[in-house]
Amino acid sequence: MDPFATRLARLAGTISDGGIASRRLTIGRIRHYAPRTDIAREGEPPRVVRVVVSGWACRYKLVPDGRRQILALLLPGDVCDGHDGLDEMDHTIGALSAVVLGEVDPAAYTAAVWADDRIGQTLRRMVSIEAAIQREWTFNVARRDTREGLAHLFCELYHRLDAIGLVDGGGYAMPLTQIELADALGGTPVHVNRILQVLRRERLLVLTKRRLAIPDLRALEGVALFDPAYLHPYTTAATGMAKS
Amino acid sequence: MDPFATRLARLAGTISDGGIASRRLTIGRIRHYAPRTDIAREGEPPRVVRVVVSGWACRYKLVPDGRRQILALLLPGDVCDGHDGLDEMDHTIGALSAVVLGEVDPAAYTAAVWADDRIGQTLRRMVSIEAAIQREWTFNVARRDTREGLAHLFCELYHRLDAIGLVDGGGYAMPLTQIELADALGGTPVHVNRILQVLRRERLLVLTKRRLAIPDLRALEGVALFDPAYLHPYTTAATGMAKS
DNA sequence: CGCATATTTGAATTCTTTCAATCAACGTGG
DNA sequence: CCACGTTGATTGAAAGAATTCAAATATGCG
Repeated sequence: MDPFATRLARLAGTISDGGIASRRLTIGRIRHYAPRTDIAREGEPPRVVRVVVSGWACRYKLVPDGRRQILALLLPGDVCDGHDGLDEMDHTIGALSAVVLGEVDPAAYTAAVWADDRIGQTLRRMVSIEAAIQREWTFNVARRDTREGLAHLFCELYHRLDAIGLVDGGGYAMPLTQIELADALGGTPVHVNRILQVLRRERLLVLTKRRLAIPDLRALEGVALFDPAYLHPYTTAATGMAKS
Repeated sequence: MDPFATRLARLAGTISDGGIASRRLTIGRIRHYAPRTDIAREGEPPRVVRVVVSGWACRYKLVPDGRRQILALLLPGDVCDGHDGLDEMDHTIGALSAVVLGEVDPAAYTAAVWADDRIGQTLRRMVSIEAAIQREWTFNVARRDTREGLAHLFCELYHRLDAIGLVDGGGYAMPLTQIELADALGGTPVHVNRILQVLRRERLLVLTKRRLAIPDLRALEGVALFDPAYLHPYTTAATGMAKS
């Protein structure tokens, strides 16, 4: 089962049977994107509902003078866009790694929501969780310094990836460059580099070759002021399956 | 008609007849809150759907050491919470000014969504717009300096308030203190104070006695790098009525 | 009038950025 | 297989932006 269906099913609380999702909300066309390419651009009308099947994507905004901010990371199972009736994209969606996307036909999407309210309910919950994450990011860039912010980002990723089975051995594949980390944290690559060294020296993380290991998650959560409550349903519905 | 119904009706595109909203989605109990009091706290389960009838509220987060960040401003017509199936609040909702809230019974809410899909559609759009605003805030605190950020905040408020008829004479009532502005921008009151003086010296705004006047909106939008696209439906559906 | 809250100012400190340059890793073509 | 070009990581030093702390002024409300 694809990650989107998995997440849907888990959020809906029907983990056992393979889920309502796979029966009623099927992914149509599959698309592949190369790293660092745009998937959908600011200003375009959203045409289809897209979900991440594999790889990492992001939402970002750019201003003419070059400043860029990554607003959200889209991991396998996340919904990229659509289903909201807005006229045009207010941000760009880009691939960070090689990305595989599934496209859901809007009509099928709407039909599924109407056919079974659990789907609608679950999608609504998914949107709410993304909103909660967005709020936490706002807090992260606004009120945490770079050390706390980096720590927080890595903790969030740990939990989100754990929920979809992408954590192993206390670590995970982390494809972001330091430039992209800076873009996500609202800082500069140089400073991110320095703070990363601090975190390494403190033995709070081991980051090599696009893989991040967290020796002591509780400790890292401590410096990050991390409270997983804001992505609760994301995580809790998955406990008990996370290590499967 | 109350602001919530007005916004619903406008977003739904049924401005003329008073709207689908007032018929099917009626506000039940009305509640009043004093300035600087909490309306709902982080950790509580959301019980009812609340909409702002008058006054300004906000979403905020607080960490133990005292750092606080205002994540969103809730103006008349905005939905505070609920309708998302999440187990507990991940942030606190507080009144900034004296606030009047309308409570919609969750059952009535759900019933209304099912009775007329235009309502569901419109509420979904409302949620999407709030998400877009949240993303813009993330960008605002991350990539704009305090001068640009303040300018951007005031431009956003101008457009949002204009859409609900709360702008007059090129300005609006702006109840936030400099402390609260700092809390919203991710800065400090001292710095906000100094930058406010810069903006005044540049004649970009006149701020006295909780009222903000913007002599030249285009100029302010220029320094803010403000592009109203991100709250489009919020605004566009209202053009033609804004000055009524 | 007087307390409580909000605004304003100055000066020192701290955190980040900027600019420049070096080093390392990786993939390609010769 | 190695030179070379590109991208990402790392380092140093100086400049800049924002914060902190403290104190003085206003302002508003009872």
